[in-house]
Amino acid sequence: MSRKIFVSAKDVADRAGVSRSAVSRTFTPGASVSEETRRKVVEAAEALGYHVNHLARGLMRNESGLVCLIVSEIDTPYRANLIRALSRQLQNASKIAMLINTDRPDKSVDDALRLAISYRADASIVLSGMPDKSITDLCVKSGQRLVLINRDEQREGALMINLHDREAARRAFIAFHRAGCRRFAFANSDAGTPSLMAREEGFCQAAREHGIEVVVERFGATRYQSGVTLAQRLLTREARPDAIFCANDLLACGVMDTARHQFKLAIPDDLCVAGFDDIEQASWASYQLTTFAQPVERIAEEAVAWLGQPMVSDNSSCKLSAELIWRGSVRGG
Amino acid sequence: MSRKIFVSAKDVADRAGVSRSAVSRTFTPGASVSEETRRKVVEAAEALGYHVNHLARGLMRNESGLVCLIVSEIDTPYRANLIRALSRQLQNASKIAMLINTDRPDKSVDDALRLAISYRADASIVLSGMPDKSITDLCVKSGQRLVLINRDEQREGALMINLHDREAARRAFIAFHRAGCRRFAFANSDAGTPSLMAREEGFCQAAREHGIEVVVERFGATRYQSGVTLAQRLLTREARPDAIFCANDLLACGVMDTARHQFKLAIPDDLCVAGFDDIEQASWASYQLTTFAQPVERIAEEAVAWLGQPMVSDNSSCKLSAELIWRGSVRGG
DNA sequence: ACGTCTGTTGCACTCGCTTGCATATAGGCG
DNA sequence: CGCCTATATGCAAGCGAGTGCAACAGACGT
Repeated sequence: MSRKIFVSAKDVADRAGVSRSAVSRTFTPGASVSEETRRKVVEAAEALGYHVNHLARGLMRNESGLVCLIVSEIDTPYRANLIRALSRQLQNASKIAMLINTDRPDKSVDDALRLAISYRADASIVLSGMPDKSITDLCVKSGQRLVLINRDEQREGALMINLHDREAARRAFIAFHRAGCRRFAFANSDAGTPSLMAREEGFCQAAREHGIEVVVERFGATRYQSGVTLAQRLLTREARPDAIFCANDLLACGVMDTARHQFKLAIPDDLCVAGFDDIEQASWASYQLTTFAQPVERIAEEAVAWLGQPMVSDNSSCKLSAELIWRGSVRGG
Repeated sequence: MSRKIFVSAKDVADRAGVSRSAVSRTFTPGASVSEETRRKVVEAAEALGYHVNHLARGLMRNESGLVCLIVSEIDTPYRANLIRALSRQLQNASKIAMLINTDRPDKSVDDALRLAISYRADASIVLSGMPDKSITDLCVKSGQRLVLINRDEQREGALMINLHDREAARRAFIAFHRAGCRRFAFANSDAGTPSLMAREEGFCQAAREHGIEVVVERFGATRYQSGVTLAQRLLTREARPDAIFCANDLLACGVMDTARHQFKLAIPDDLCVAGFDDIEQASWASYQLTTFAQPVERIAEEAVAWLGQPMVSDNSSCKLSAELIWRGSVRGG
């Protein structure tokens, strides 16, 4: 335990020949300080390398400036993207992101929220998993804001941000149908996340309305490797699908690579593929994946804007649309 | 500003019928509390939903438990990976990661470190950019630990973690040479980061020792799109290279896609490509990229371990090797 | 019974900062 | 010149926790 020696407001006050309050006021926007005093304080602060202690300030103001990002699989393109957008926008709102990794099952989302409470975070943004009701209630009761992204369960006092997954999936079906596809498949992970299930249901529903049955396969996490397995299962079927809608782009990449390299299929001639998220790789020349873009910046914007608004007791919700990005993995367009 | 109502140690003390100190001691490992008192306190805390206020604790102990991660381009696979590893290992050491995004040039690394000081972060880990000496000195003087990853400039009291970039690049050359390549190129970004330059120099140096000159092209950021441009420049040269070593995998992906789709070259038959980082995409079937793996977990491990050790005044350094991962983008192997 | 030692407990001070309140100073006006 | 108002400043009381110190209780040895 090294002894940290930070310079405090008292040190600055002594050097500037003013009271501690004057220093405090100098660094509090809107407080009443004369130009002369402010100058002296700033000068002394500069010389001493003084920085307001946000811990102490947070203690007094009951507002830490910390916002908790609760997320697993940070290294996944879509997640990383969202984290970047959120951290940037939070910084613009002079808040700062605390990152809590919930990859390990024992470090659950509940623990993460407990930690958020311990640090008196102004808000928590949940990108992965679903916390227990008892703990979210405690958060809200403590006055902490709660944002759930693509989580879909109701929570008192929280903001839920969701996409029109069903509608997007419906549009995907129509695109495939127009492209002349006949045998449809949906490649999903077995995670059972609400948004993933909504995409599946929307796709199947739309097909059913056209009197068409969809082959659904579910396996593993929403990652490339699962896409490989899913493709192997789907493409060895007797009636080989000629259209696969994947629950997300990572799966789609795995499906495409497997279709091409293992099954020697041409895309989009032998097989049409579409995905969801519009991760960077979707635009790479090897994939040219038709997909639905998550409005990452909009999501972050909505979340941060809501944090700035006064608290309301009932739960708010925000539904955004995913834009269809046409690329070469589906015929026509 | 909503009124937050957190339950404090006083509330717990009242309910448990003990003094506030007793509550404090119950949650301080190693403090002297009787079994009976502890039981009463824990019970009351549970009932009230009490959580120690880490802000206040940090204020007293002068140790916030916060570690600042300073990084730009979080959405890049290698960075995202490193952040995941770091945040996980920090959590294991019961520290918590504050994420500071330095994408915007006006929010520079210096500002980020200032913020770290304000929050009395126990340490800062710099993954991007290079802070000014005056500010790192202030950090160290304040007792804050400083870790620089792949940054290569000396800073008093900081830990520098670097890779044997030169040696890796040398091995890349040898691999190409053994594969029978004749015309060598190096595709770099124009960022001029020390580690990128070290790779370039190592590669060129090794070639020179074999009496071979390397064509070096530098452009843009270390991203896919730059790889596309670099490939276009390199592959339209009169003496078209038959081996390209890319400063990182993202560039390599761009180079490979462009070589294949735009120039109709077969890899590795017409062109050998190697990269650096071993991002997930490198193992995808479309790329099968031979590359050097950054020991991400090791880096995180070293950083976190160093934070646990007592402070020493001079700067420590840690050099790790990047393992060569053989895949299909280079002949032989 | 007395002294001593060990283990618990509470008081009160401290960390660095914000802020309500009282006071001091300057400026404007009749 | 006196009065009122507006702005500036300092004092001191917190915010929620950790911890040295002294008081105290109980166990033990002689």
